[in-house]
Amino acid sequence: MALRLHNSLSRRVELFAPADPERVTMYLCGPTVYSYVHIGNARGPVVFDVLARLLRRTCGKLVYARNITDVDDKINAAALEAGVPIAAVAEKYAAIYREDMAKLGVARPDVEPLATQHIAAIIAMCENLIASGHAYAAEGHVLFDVAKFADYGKLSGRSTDEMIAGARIEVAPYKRNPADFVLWKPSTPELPGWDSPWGRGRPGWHIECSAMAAAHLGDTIDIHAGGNDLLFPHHENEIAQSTCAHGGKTFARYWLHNGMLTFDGAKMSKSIGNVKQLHALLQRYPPEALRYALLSAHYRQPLDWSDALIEQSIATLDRLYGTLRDLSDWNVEPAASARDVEEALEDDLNTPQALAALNGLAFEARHLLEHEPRPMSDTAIAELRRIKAGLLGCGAMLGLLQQDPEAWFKRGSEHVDATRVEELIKARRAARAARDFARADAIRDELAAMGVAIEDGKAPAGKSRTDERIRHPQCATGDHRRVCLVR
RNA sequence: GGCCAGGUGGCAGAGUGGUCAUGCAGCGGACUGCAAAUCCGCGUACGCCGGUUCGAUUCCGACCCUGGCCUCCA
Repeated sequence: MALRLHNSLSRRVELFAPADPERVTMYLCGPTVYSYVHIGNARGPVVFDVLARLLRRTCGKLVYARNITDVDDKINAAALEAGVPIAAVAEKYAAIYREDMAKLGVARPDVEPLATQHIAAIIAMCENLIASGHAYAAEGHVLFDVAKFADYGKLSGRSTDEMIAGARIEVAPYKRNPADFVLWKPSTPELPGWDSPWGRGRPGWHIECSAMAAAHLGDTIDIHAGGNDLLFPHHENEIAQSTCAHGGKTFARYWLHNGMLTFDGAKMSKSIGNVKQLHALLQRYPPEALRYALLSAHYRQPLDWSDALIEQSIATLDRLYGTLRDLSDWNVEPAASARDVEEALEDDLNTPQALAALNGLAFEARHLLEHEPRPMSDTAIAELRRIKAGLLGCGAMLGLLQQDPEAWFKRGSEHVDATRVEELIKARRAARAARDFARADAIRDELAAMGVAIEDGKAPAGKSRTDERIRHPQCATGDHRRVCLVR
């Protein structure tokens, strides 16, 4: 393996060498479960799912943790408003999150820690930091003393002076330094809280990740990933807490940051209101198309989300699955390795290039199917089998093309009135026989509006191409017609 | 204001010091039915101005523009 990854710490692409090749560790900042997430929130999970797949293929063992933040001011507010305990809010949205991630083909991480189950570890970490002089307690709060950590600002490239000068937040009076951040804060009686040496309170956001990463992955982890909007202050603070709590040990060796999804040219975010809810999109579009769209740009670049992007992804997948369907006569084992796709992914997860390679394979297959004389030679058949295995193998690396082609084309077909479809197909057939093509086309359009696509087979006479590949799925009742349900 | 990314053909989006991304859309052609699907072919794309070079979209410098972070945020 020669995996190269962009490390935000050095701001360059580096060769990835895990500290222990037999146990690679990766942490991704997960969601705060107070509401539905938007499609932008899915980019990191999807992209780093591809990385996890790659690491699992090439390393001895991967331990991948993605946390769930289940205590937070936003959850508290939502729970207070609904008049339910925070756990009710958190559990509801965590369940939806897991379900939606599964639909996107995101494999469950090995560990999915909850912040509320690590309160003791968080308190211990605070005590540890106070004891070592890196943090202090003040008015029920525990604050990290940034002046005590010389490397503070190293990841984000900021100096503490700048941060003080540029601070836009109101400085709390109990802070020694304006840049000091909260590790623990007091809770009022109506808010959730846990007893601590500093009174009843709750953890600050940043320390949750530090505590959970340490609990499940160790003091030093190989890869820490997240959105680039978390680079400062969240990740900077994680480094400060973890490094100081672990006697100066490196916290994360490689920092990976994905770019933001934009919509109408601006970062998709709830505060602006330009969000597309993942849950809603999943009900409207094939989940795999959303995944394809998320992988269509390099993960560090911004990606502008639009309906056109989704439609384009659907069209491309139609073509890819169409190719696989045309190859369905051959059963093959997915290729263990598809070199050009693997190489693209090893080059800092160049998914656009990997997708290009995938499309290239599909093209090869269609080209052969179109031009090979029939009956096909053994060489040609062997080639097609190789291509199919490659498509399935590459697809597996990207989390694409893993369903049965018929399933892809029949998506949403459960809402279609099959009897009506049969009638229309027969009527269209009659119209074609009578050479009333205007009517035949009108019926095809009507079927298309219902989500049913018809592809006629090729004329059997004369040509080298034959109709041996034509399928007759549920709605088709004969001869040279291929009928499939789409959407 | 500080820090950091980026400006590629109608759109999305890779990449490279000197043939080719890829996808979607479009346009010709084949096949069909004047359709769909598929195949074949097509488009002188790299923000602007200088510099280095035999040669720059790719390297260097200036400029213009866009986005992100600096506050919760994937």
